[in-house]
Amino acid sequence: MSSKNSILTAAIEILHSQGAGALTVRSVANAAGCSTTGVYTWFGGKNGLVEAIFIDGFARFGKALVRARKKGGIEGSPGGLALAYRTWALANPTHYMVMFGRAVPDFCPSPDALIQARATFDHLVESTADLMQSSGVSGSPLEVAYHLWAGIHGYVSLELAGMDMAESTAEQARRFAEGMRRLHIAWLQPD
Amino acid sequence: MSSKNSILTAAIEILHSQGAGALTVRSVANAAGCSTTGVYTWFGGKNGLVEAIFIDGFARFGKALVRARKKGGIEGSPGGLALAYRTWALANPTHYMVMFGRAVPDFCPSPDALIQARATFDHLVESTADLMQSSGVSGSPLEVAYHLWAGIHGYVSLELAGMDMAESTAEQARRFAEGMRRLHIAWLQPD
DNA sequence: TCGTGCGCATAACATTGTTATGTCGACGTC
DNA sequence: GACGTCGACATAACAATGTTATGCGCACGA
Repeated sequence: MSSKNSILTAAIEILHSQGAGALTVRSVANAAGCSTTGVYTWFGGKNGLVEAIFIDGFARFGKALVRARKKGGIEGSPGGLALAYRTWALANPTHYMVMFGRAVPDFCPSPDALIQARATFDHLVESTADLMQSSGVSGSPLEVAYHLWAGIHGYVSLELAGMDMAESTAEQARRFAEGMRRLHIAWLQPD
Repeated sequence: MSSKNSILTAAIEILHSQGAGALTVRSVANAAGCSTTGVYTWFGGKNGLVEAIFIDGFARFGKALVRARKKGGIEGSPGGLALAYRTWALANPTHYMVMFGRAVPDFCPSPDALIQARATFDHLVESTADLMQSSGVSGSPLEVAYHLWAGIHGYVSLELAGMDMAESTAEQARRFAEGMRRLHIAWLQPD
């Protein structure tokens, strides 16, 4: 494994196990078995490292969605995709917050990073396009997929912020499922 | 104005004008015209200050929603409330991110702060209950309001994260309005 | 009058991101 | 083979940050 990869994996491991606050150049370098300079030679600084984490997060996230989609059946449907979305986010809350919640101060993804991030969105667009066609729904798949994305992200983001207000996780899961059901009806119902 | 208030207002001013990254104990103390110790005597540390910002944010946010609701007519409807919601969030992005997005590392709102935050949600619940009654929709206003909240927050949060993918702000506003329209139909349509 | 305690400033501390400096080794050139 | 170049890297320093120790002054009650 190259130095660059070992640094990135160490950084992600720290982010997952200890949170964004513990993500320091020194701790990453230490975990990767190199000096702090390594972070600067390979990533240009902490911002570059966080951007790599940002991009890598979307890549992993996208893979999880693709996996769910390839399974077909219920798991491949938009509802299944939404479930996979929430599952990944709840399993990787700190990573999700770096991607969507500005968890690292002064970090702003570059335009290039944002483009790569939005590519993840394509999986949702494709799945939406499939369903629109098979259901005979007209309109722009990109537009509809964005609305679905916003809906899913709303529940997940609120939950990660501690605003779920549910008595149990099961209750919250049920609420999410009900939200997805209505979202599906609202946007993927034949005209 | 007491020292406590001057520190808090200075902190909020810095948060709004320079972002969460510039929110340092020293800069706040300097702007408030006191020493860094003042932050510790009145707030117990940076975490306490951020928690005060968190709570104050929800108070201001709630007031903006109440103002919109009191106007009645379109602005008082859930659609108008959603509009006021988005308007406030876009006008106070850094504050919104402290409230919902973990913009300050290692800050986690206390249970008490979360309770106060959730109180803001009551405005949405009341407005929803009104509309459910007048429309003859059955069910739990709290439950329905949560779904509406998740929907609204999804669009706003995604937009603040730079994931809007719209060519213009007008386009994004139109998309938001369309989302609100469908959300209204999905949850506030008579049975 | 004198203690007591609170608000506050000064100054120090460890930790952070960052940069300057030097070293070592690989690689190409003569 | 000798030598220069350049890139990866460590060490050590720098400024900025959150935090704490120390002490000073003033108000208030005994």
